Amino acid sequence: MNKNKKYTEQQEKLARFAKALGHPARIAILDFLAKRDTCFFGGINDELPIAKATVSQHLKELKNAGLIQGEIEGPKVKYCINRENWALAKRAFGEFFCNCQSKKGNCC
Amino acid sequence: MNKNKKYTEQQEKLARFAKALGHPARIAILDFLAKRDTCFFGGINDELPIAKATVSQHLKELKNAGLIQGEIEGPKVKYCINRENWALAKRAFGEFFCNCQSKKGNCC
DNA sequence: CTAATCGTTCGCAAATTTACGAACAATTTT
DNA sequence: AAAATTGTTCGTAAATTTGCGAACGATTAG
Repeated sequence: MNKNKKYTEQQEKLARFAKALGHPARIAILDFLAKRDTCFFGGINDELPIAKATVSQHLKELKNAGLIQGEIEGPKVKYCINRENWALAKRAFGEFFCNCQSKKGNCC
Repeated sequence: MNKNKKYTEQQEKLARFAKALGHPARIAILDFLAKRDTCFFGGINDELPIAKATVSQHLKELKNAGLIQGEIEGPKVKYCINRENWALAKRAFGEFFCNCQSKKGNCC
């Protein structure tokens, strides 16, 4: 093994975002939330073919990744996209995909 | 449970790409390959803090996701970005992140 | 106060992921 | 032909992920 090499912070960060996006249920949640300003848990749950306990777990992961945030409102919980981190993720993926060069120049 | 809802093909596709990007070693491999036209296994292995068996596994996953391709050349194996699928992934992420709307309009 | 609603957490099972060294096949060098 | 190089595959262990139902706490409705 080599192995004083390490991953960069940027690589770790992008991988964390990507991992959070690496399940169709979480993509579906984000697709859904991205189309509106907010949504209660129930509304999200109704969109998914999985048990509410599992939906709750996926929401927790998205929250840990910083891509969404939740707020208690009466007996319900209101979720929304975290637009600041959304922008960070968008930028990180954008830069990643634009680093691809070839003999003929940049792919972008 | 609901649950005649299903994930769309687009959601499944994006999740597959994201999952492939969901590990810093694979990001590092792609970062590295994206900067050159091709690279042998050994060159990639030298960049990573993990055993060659593990590097080989990560390369296999990236190949399965369609993001890279390998070609045997003498006793060595030459890897490169699969630029066609790279462009597809780039587009899929771009569209995903641009679907985010708010009261103030599109985030993009 | 009691019952119903809402969503999280717990506990568990099954599947997948990550990692490694050893063994291996294929090629090249000596 | 024998030895060295290259990278994959095998077998295994540990950790993580995904999924569910049941139980739970918090709030609201009756």
